[in-house]
Amino acid sequence: MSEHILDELSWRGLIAQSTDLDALRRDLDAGPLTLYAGFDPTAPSLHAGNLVPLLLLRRFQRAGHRPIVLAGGATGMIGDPRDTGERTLNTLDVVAEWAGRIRGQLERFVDFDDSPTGAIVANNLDWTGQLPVLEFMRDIGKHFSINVMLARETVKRRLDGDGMSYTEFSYLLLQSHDYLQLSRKHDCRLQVGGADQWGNILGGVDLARRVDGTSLHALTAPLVTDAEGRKFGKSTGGGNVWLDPAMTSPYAWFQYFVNVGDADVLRYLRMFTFLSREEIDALEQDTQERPHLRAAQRRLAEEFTTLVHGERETQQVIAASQALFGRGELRDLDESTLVAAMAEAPTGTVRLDEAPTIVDLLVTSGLADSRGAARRTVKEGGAYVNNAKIVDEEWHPAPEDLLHGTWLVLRRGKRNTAGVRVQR
RNA sequence: GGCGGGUUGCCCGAGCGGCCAAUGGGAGCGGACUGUAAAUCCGUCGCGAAAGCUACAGAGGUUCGAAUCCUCUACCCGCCA
Repeated sequence: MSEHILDELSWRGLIAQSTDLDALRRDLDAGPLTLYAGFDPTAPSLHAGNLVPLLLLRRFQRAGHRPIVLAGGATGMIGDPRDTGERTLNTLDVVAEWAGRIRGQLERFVDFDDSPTGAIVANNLDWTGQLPVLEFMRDIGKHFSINVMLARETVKRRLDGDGMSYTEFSYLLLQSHDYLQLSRKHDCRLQVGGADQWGNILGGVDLARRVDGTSLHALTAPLVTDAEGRKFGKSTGGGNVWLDPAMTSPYAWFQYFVNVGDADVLRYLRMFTFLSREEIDALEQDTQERPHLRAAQRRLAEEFTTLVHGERETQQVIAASQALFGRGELRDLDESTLVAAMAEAPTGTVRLDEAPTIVDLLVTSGLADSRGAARRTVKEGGAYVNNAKIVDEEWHPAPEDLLHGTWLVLRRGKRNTAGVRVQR
């Protein structure tokens, strides 16, 4: 008998808040339990942070339960209130488009089959889109106390700040309604999510108890932050790390996780991988005894990239990373490895007869935002071509600088690399 | 509907009609140190080689000259009805 799912979630640090855990354990032991997590289309792609609840679904499915992945086609049109202020409403077309993309991403993380644990995909627009407003207000709204809603942390903060529209204020009702619907349609008995969803989930628990007299469970995972308190998956430039390879390349994704700090890496391994306790303990020891090897970071990046982008892509990214960070003699790389590496990193194309300078190269490769920034980089001593530092702004490549007659490997600073294809 | 307040660079936030491309902080970026880590220190941070150009919600106006004054528009906030 393997470890109980709840015990596993516990040592992985994935339980922040929950309703009665003993009752949940009993229900889980009684047979396949149906659970869900919702994902609102607030962007064209899921980001790294979304993977916490998504992987929770996957863990439960592996433990013999049935996950429902919910795309928030309806809730995404309203917007969950956040502390920073009122959201701008997206058009129906945009929300629908994003919901479709996100749904496609969601489907990759759970298994579909005819068994009792086969996953279900749902979209809350299906039961909310045509819902008559009067019916909604009478049947659902009546069960919500404004007093309680006003006491919620997010609402309080918003009222102290820029205020909040009725639209966002009513978000809680929609999500609560979702849980009620799923409990009716699919006998869904557990909703999981990030800790910030606790209030929304409880709303559904309360609603179902009042309306149907059913007892539902709620379970949240901690909001993942790094040792500095920054939100997980927010990185360089403040932007998100996205699942969509067109928005965050697999190479960039891999690099992001290779660069995780020691203080965070073990926690991430527990939360984001399916490695066993023993494997993680061994990596912990490595980190303590041989921190410079960064074994835990490498493993995290490898596992996580495989999970999201697949085995094949991951091998290519690893090869590229080794080639580009090797600091070795790039001329020794065989052409196919080099070309593969270049394909993973940002690239640009120039013509040799136009005598592009180092400044031109930095800009066309995308390593610098402007010529001014590129010149600054050279001045600051952060520009490299084929791992050799370039200090002259007027430097331009000679035919013998081209690797395999075609390529230049550019680097800005220690870890930003790009390739330039040179046409002669 | 009435009255009042607000809208500044990635974010927060200062800004006297000329000395404002715009104080300060954060983020970011480069360097040193290291381990493609953290912390720390140093530098940098609209575009342009430069002349100069584009910028302070949008559109007009006053002025030799406006982010700073006036008018209108949009959006946000507060109080009153």
